[in-house]
Amino acid sequence: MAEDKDLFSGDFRALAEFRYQIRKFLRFSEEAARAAGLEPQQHQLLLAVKGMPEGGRASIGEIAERLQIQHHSTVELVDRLEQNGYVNRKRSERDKREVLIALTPKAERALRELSEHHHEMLQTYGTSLVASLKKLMSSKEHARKEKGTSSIKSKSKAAAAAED
Amino acid sequence: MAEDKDLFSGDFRALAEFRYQIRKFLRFSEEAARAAGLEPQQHQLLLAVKGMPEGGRASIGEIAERLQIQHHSTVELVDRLEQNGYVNRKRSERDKREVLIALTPKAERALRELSEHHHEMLQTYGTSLVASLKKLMSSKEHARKEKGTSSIKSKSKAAAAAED
DNA sequence: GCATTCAACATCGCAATACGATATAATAAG
DNA sequence: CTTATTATATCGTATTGCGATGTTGAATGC
Repeated sequence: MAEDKDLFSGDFRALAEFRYQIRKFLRFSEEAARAAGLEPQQHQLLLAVKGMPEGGRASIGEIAERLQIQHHSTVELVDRLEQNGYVNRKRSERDKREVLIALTPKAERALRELSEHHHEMLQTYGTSLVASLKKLMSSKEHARKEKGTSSIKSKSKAAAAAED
Repeated sequence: MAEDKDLFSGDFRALAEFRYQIRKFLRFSEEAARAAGLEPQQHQLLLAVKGMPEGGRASIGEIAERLQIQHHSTVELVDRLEQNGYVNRKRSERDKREVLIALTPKAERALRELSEHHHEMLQTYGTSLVASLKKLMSSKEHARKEKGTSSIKSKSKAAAAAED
């Protein structure tokens, strides 16, 4: 794994470009959520509950896995959502340690509205997101195999940017 | 924009699944950054500077655009990075309002290390990320046009994503 | 020139997010 | 029954990010 120590500026550029595309996508989603009166992560939690995979139970732990955060971060999110009337807690019968999260009609409404914005957004950003990701993946493989056939020529631009 | 009010559970599930894949990707990146002694967003700022596109100057404003955050959030990130010796501020000669950010050797080292982890990560997550995004995009269009003929074709999603 | 307007960066206060450490309750293991 | 494990909750703290406001330099109008 510590085999190819050489990353060219083109690699960083492709990576940065990909992250930029992701951020634009996420940014759009965040703004849409805020416009609907929800904080971004609270929206994501609602979506995780609504879009729980087949057979999944909307427990704190499952949601934490889906959001890729710690359980206690999930607890806090649920606290705020419950306070604002988006979800209800309900202890599981099967296992009284578990707490299951149910969406209120208010949450369903918000989700529907926001998911339609996502329709439009994906038409807009989806293609370039796929493009930058694929370019990144192929450029990585490229740098791995034959290091430096095409990306070293543009050495002067970083320096040109550095000096002002 | 309020034309198709019907979102099926499959749509939410596809959307949630896509966000899950994104989160796993980002999570990996976040953990790698922390393991290297950097906070996630600080890592992203360094990458944005390093991977600035052709002709871009690493000013506060430009970086803010690339990270899709407000200027003053960028200022705070730079404050912390400067305190920890990852970047230096330098006022631009051309426009003395601008502040240009330069990476220290320490930052270059961290970036190189982290970007190699990204190599491996993309080999692992890239394919499924593309797959879930493509499935999402097609399912959205699908739901829009002919609502109801559910995604039977989804068997070949991996193959469809794999081909370039 | 000089005043006004605009742009880039910085500062302040605050809320959301997320983490580590720790606590409590229910289940499982021995 | 005692211990260990699991699921959720609480506490304290740091990062992140926003709105509002301040400061300095540049651009525009007169």
